[in-house]
Amino acid sequence: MENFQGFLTTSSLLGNGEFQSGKGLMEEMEDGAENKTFAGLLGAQKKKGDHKKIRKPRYAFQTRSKVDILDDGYRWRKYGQKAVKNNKFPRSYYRCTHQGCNVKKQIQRLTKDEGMVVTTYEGMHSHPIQNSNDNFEHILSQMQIYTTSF
DNA sequence: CGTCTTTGACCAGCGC
DNA sequence: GCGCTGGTCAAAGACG
Repeated sequence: MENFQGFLTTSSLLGNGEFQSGKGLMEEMEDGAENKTFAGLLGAQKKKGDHKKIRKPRYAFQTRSKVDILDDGYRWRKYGQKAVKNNKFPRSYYRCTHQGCNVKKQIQRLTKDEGMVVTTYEGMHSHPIQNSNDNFEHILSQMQIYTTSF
């Protein structure tokens, strides 16, 4: 989880105060009781005959942001986009382009709050951040958009 | 020229 | 067994 620190740092910068820390972010979704919004929709895991519960570690982030593309420092490649029934906004599927790093992430916007963006991470990064200070400027621009909107 | 986005099709799991 | 739904693939285009 230490690899998430990079993202967390960024998120702290982005969402200092906006970050919704209601009932624990980055919680492992095993029993989708309250997280029906996520677990109920994404709970369809494939387990062929294996009685073992192969629960993939998933981490859901709820962030208030105008932009759904929160650059956490990794390179993401979009590989799909689907519309969900509960949400009128489509959900975007991203994947880390690093070799051997099969970290997936999906971004979904809530119908209730247009400014609410749910980012669900799946897997952990096993490589350093590719980004440098160059792209940090981009993050800064996002922050500015953020501040402006407020 | 290389990389990434877009978009429809395809596939697998689940409910009925 | 069939149809629906969520998740992924892959070809083509856009963009620097």
